[in-house]
Amino acid sequence: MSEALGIADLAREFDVTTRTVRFYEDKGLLAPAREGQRRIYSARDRVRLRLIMRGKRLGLSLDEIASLLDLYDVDPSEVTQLTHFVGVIRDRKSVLQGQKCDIEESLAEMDRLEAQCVKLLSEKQTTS
DNA sequence: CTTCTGACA
DNA sequence: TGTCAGAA
Repeated sequence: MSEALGIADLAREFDVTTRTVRFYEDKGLLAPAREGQRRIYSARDRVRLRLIMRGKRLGLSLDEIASLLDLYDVDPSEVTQLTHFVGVIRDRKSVLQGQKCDIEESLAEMDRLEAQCVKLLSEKQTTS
């Protein structure tokens, strides 16, 4: 009858420290109920933390996750939420595409430099 | 012993 | 995000 989850339980459940849980709260991502000073986490808070973790895995910023979470409450139809999410995903994909492009350029240049160095090296060895 | 807030050699 | 302090 006293299944009120404390911050330690929640932290353990998601493999994060209690500091992290409070940090997310400061950022506005979580708003647990209070029993005096103690934070009490409901099933709904756990769902939110689950979404936060997923967002982190996708590389979203805490601000992006926060706006997503806000929409989740404000819009029951979830239309606004999903629309926004699509936008966030596109932005994320855009930066990833950009980084991929940069990496490919670096790799290509390094291939050229490597070949050049190896060639120079072989010349010096055959000459001396 | 656990949680809370605030601060940072 | 870690960590440490002082209080509850």
